[in-house]
Amino acid sequence: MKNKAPRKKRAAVPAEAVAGAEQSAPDLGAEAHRFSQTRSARSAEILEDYTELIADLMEEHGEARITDIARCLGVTHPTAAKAVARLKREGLVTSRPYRGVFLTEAGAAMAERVRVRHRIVIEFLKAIGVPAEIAAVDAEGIEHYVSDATLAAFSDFVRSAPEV
Amino acid sequence: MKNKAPRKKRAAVPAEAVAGAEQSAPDLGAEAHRFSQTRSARSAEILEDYTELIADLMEEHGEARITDIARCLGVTHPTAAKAVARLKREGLVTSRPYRGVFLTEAGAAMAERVRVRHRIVIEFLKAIGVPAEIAAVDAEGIEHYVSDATLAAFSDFVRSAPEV
DNA sequence: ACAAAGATGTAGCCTTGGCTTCATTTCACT
DNA sequence: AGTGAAATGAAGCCAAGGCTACATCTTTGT
Ligand SMILES: [Mn+2]
Ligand SMILES: [Mn+2]
Ligand SMILES: [Mn+2]
Ligand SMILES: [Mn+2]
Repeated sequence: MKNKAPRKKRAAVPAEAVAGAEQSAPDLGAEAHRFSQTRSARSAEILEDYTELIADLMEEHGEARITDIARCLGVTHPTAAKAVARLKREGLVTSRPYRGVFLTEAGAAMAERVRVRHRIVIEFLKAIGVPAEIAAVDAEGIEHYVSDATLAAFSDFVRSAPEV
Repeated sequence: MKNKAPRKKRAAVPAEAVAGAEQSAPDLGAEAHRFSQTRSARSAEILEDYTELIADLMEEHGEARITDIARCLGVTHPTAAKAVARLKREGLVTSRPYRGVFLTEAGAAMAERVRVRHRIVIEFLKAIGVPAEIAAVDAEGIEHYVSDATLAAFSDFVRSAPEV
């Protein structure tokens, strides 16, 4: 006796229902497309946090050291070092052995974009009544998943509702 | 000639400045704590999406098949199968070879929480003026990073601002 | 009944992001 | 100038989440 469970007809989800199937291309369905977008945002998340943090450290202390980066992020130094190696490979930072980490133009540009986003998200959360400490935590995650349209909506809201 | 770069004093970031250092415990600084929280949210992200999707498929078609899950998420079936194995390990679903996937009580509970959050985030984004399709994409990522406090703020906002 | 097609499983590869442990380099201070 | 502590690097482990390729089971239809 094995596998006696009743089995409905196959193709419970007709391919066409889920696949937008409008034209050519790999054409994932709308559903799948949504998740794909989120996945790619997720893979950029760490790069964004690092560039932002490096910019902050440079501004505050004139340099960004692996140890400081690691401490700020709450990870061990080898983890930070490995991430920096990836940033380097992707052309976002430069570094030489035993010296600090420096943003390239591309890295600085990313940092600036991320900082703006971060600020807007935090201000927005506070504006709708989220306590500052909680807003700080939530913004750290949310910031990587807001599209330009959503960011604009956030920013408009903050401007139009100065006080509560 | 090597490593001639000027080097500032060490301890650019005095440990106390970054470590909350109020009491005992591993006591990461506030900064580090923020990122830790986000990291743990990130690791739950996939579990949440799977349980939610499984619940949706069961509701719509009476069953959740690996293939359908994979297609909806836009991943290959081995990827979905591996994720289901993890869900199983974590006690969120059950499954038998060549049969579908079923939520356990814990899984169903998670799915329900996630669905509520998803709905609120989407309604909220639309309420502040984000176009529906964009809101759908952004919500897919944001939903995993909203605390209860933020969710409450979102929900309050939607209730108090029915039309625009 | 059976064969083709579709669904599922299995194995194995890659990258990322964590970690520990140990070696090496630099720096600050005596 | 010398030395000990701190910072950095390097090696290697693990889990997660992607993938491809191939094997096996189930269903559907003839
Ligand atoms: Mn962040
Ligand atoms: Mn940030
Ligand atoms: Mn999601
Ligand atoms: Mn969702």
